[in-house]
Amino acid sequence: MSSPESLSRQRQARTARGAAATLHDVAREAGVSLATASRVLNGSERKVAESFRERVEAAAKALGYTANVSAQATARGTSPVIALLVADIADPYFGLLASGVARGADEHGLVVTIAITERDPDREARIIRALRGQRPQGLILSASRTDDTESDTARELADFAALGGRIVTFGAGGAENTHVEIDNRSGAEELGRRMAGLGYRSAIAIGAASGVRTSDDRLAGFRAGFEGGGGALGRVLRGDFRRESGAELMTQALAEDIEPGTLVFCISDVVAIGAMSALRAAGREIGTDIAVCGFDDVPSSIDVTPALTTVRIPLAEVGYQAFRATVDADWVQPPLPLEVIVRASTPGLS
Amino acid sequence: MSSPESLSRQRQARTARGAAATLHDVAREAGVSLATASRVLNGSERKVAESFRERVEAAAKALGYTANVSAQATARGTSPVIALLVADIADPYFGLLASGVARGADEHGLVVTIAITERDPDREARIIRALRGQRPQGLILSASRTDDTESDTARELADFAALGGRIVTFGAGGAENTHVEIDNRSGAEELGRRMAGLGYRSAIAIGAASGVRTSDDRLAGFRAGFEGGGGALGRVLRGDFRRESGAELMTQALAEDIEPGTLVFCISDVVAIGAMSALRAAGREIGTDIAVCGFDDVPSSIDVTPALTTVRIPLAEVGYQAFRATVDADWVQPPLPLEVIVRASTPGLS
DNA sequence: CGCATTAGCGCTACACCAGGT
DNA sequence: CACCTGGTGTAGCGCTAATGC
Repeated sequence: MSSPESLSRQRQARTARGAAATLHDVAREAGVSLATASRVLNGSERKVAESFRERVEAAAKALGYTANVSAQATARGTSPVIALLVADIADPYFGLLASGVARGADEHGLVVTIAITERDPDREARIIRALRGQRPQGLILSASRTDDTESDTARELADFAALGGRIVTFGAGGAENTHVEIDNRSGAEELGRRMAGLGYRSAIAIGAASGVRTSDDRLAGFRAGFEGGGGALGRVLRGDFRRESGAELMTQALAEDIEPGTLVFCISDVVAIGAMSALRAAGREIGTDIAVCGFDDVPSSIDVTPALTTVRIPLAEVGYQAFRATVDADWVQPPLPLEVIVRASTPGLS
Repeated sequence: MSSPESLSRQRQARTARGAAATLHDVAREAGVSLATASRVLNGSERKVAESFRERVEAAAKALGYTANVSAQATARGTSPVIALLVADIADPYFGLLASGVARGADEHGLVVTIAITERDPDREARIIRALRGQRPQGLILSASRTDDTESDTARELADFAALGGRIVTFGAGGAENTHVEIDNRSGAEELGRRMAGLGYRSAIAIGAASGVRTSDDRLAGFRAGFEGGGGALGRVLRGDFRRESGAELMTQALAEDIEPGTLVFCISDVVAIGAMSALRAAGREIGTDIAVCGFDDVPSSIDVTPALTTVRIPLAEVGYQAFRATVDADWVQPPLPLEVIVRASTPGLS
């Protein structure tokens, strides 16, 4: 149809590069119009006669046609991506969450793009801004969030929301955001209660910086439960959510001497595992001497020795629900029950 | 400027939805042409007078403009995404790898989209096909690969490559693919040698299905090193790369009785950790009774008790290099040394 | 009714041109 | 008058969806 010299330079370049068949090519090959080809391959409602449909499908197969998602996105004004922002994808907490998100996305034929904040607020704000360029249908944000509404992140989120994208966060629900509620506070409270019930009377805690929502909730919950049960929560050490933080803070606490029979509550399993390594290094026996408990129930909590007492969060399910929340306007959160799991790291005081 | 009725219906819809400012808006606001605005905000080589540049930047900021990536991608004919295909993002091996990829992508201003194969070959092929639609600059493939060149996956990869995208795999280098070489074979050989040097004379192995490249290499390397050092590798049990596989196979092996002093080589730490849990459940003592070693040096290998002897792979660096390979045509692989790390799970036979 | 025609989507990159050497 | 430099105009990119026939 089109003479060679009518090919634009741009198209020639692309052709040289590898020649993805375009819808145009398919339509020509099938001898139908662009619109018809579009309708049978990507389009929807309107029906096309069987004979045409077959011809188009055959042509598409013959040419190895795959629709260009970017072009569809510009034409449709909406792109089939959902963005996931996590602090650290190598952390099992986020890995599990991400797997749930990915499963949901796959079911809906959406693509998930992932970005890492490395727990740096500036980076976080910058990334959200960059992500805006993709015009994703939704943004799932599971980095370290504080209640601060004056942060750069909060501003970027507002801009993002103004653009029409849905934002899903965990716990902290801002004005524009849907949020998936993980009942950290109650879970921790139940854990505290159970630990008190096991006979522990004295505890210290290893948390993240004050103002970090998840940490604050867990700490407050634990305190309420543990003290309600007759225990006393002493020092609260503050670091972050990394294993090293747990190890360092524990070492530090150990330097000031900790009595046998003390319970160490860590805001996450990863932190608890770090603390355990410090205890081991210091020659203390975990369990009988110093008890440790964590939060999340990441897979390795069952593989450390002694196995770690913790609160199970159905992380993959949480991720899946977060995904649902981004695509479904009338999504309502199903119950996401947390469950205290007592293991050998808190054998109890008899 | 433009009268209301000149707005297309499509644009009206978008506007109602949330009105992302377009380049057009910015240009009008700044009183410059579209081309000039494009050059200062996203464009390239050609320079723009300072006064114009300032006006455009001010307008962009005032309107909260962010370039529409999809539109840029269609216009440029190339999209700034690299796709990462892993078996299971919740597995620490892939998590670490992904973090390296993400770091590289971030440095280059690229987006990484992630997809999960769940170790299902059909899924894998389907996903690669879907990913094609995004026209990513590169595809990093770290799912379970066999040497099979007749698989659906191989066919999809060929189609993908024909389109001009770079493909990076690990270990198995196909015709079209760049690959990042992880010297599993040598690493395992060295491990085998060291274990023999520790006095072990009898070992069993827990691997994945025959034909899975990574597993085969590690198994063969270990056999060579261990037998070369005077040991004898007995049964080789076959499952997959999951923790449960290690646990099941170990339980199975235990049922047939295993002598004290036997070494269990597992193709990955995750599998080894599964095996350890089975050993513990069976009341066997790990280390002094039955020794265990793994491969990868995932973070938890240091947190299990006894700590796991393994071969360290610089996983994040491997991911980073894989990224480099996708974007840089003359990338050459730097050395990625593996290192045997002997820990308490193989105390040695005296 | 069932197809073809075509005007966009937001952006880039070419072609072109005004004014100063 | 060639030749810069630094603007503007506009034809695409591949696709969708409203309208025409």
